[in-house]
Amino acid sequence: MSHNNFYITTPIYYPSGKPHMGHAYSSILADVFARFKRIDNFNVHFLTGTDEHGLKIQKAAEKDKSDTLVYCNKISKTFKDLSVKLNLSNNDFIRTTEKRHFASVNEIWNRLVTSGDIYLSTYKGWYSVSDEAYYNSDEITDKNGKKVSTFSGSPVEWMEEESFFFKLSKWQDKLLEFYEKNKDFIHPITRRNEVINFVKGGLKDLSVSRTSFTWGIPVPNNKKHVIYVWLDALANYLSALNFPNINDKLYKTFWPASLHVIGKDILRFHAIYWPAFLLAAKIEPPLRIYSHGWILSGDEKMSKSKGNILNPLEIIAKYGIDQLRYYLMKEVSHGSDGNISLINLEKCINSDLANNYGNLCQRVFSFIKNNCKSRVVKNKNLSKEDLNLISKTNKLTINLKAFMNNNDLNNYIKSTIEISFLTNKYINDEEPWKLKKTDIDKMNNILHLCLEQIAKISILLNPVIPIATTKVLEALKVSSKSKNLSFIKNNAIIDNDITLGDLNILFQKIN
RNA sequence: GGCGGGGUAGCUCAGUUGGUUAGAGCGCAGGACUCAUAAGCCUGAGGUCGGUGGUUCGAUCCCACUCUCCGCUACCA
Repeated sequence: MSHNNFYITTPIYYPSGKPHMGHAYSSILADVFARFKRIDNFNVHFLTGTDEHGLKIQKAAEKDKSDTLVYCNKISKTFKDLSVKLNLSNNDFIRTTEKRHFASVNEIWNRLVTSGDIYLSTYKGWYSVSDEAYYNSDEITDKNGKKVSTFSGSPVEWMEEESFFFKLSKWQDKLLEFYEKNKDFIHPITRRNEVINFVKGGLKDLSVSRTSFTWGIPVPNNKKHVIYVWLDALANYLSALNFPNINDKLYKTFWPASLHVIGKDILRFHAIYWPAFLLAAKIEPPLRIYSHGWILSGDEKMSKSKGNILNPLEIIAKYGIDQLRYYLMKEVSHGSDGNISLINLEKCINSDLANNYGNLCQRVFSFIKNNCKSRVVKNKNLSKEDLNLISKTNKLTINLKAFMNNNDLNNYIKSTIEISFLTNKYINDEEPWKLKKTDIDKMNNILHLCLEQIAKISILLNPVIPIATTKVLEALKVSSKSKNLSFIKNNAIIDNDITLGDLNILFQKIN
């Protein structure tokens, strides 16, 4: 992959339930990175999709009295719809029930067999039918003479079943070496440390096939077995690039992936299993895994019984997608769990979007419409105050790329909205309304700089709030070509002689 | 239990490689202005920087102990 290509993915979602805020967060996060890279001149490929493998899906379909694939079509669509509602700019949407994915998983499996990393043996352990889970002997207690799971209390029985295993143990040292060589492979650092710690504790071989159900990709040459969900699911990142056709343009351009955005609950699969599978299959591992935290509501995980569920679709319907995107990206702090609430969402919309950025646009556009017939001509040199504003703005933009490269959206947004603060203050200090009758040229210059500032903020916020900023940039006659980071510091995004398009209120205030 | 990360203004957090008055945003109080979505701007109130002890001329920042919260600790994903 050359330096100007950027391949970013969300997890593929498991549609056993309805899309929730966690899905929305992962997707928006990835979308913001994707959009940012695009305005930073990268050739971006952005992938999302659904994982439709396994017993839960199979059972849900039975319960629904549907054919399993028909059922999958239905629930996968809810996620595809969500990606539209979230205004994702994904280039592709992959489903694990697609042909291209079968081909890719088969190839990986065969490569692992050929390399000697997969062998047939027996899986033994305490199995709970109701939990669909195996437990270790230290997770089992005696209750009335019966063995039960310490966690769920459900009865367990000793099971032995034939299973294929992946020689994960063999990759322990190689993984540690890989982490050491690739310091940025796992973000944030605390997650990286956890993973390394875990691997150092020793890796057991991994059971990579199941015989208890059929809804999945069969093991080549042994139809009794279905390939383990993660070996199946992770391969989607390759399938979407038309692997195993390694001469395909997509594959050649975009592999290895630049960034897998995931939630912390699936970190192990991405940070340990995935590179191990790939190294064993002689495929280059991705460059980075970014593991974000959970979205909590009032300090607690959202749950039906607590009645604290915040449904992304309802919030979008009530407040708007730009609003939700901005709030999540600004408030959920980098890498850790984030508490969200409607009260804080409303505060955030009012203070940053309506009162600050939105009102800045409004006051400048209205002023120019009412006093200059929507036309502004820059015709003087910059004043000391102008230069001061520009230099402060440039200072704020210096670190923006670094913030993004560090997956630090919070600081990116804080710095950007700070430009809006500065510009609002500049208008108050310069008082262009007082110059109407005394110095029209100076007034024009001030207004022109305000527009320039608005253009900068709009470009910078475009990855986060694409709808509103696009409206502003259109009204400013900024071409899509100029919608680019490289124009920010030149202070010459808009024309010197500009006639503004109309701009309505961007963000309604919430009372 | 083991390993790791926190505890700083009402809330969310930043910060100090130890050094005179500890910062931001939101919220709150007051003021001047009026182009704007009664938005924006200025000023202010508010913190013994979890607790105790130690090192030091000096610690919120270093060390020890302690209280407390959280994360990870493999086959559900």
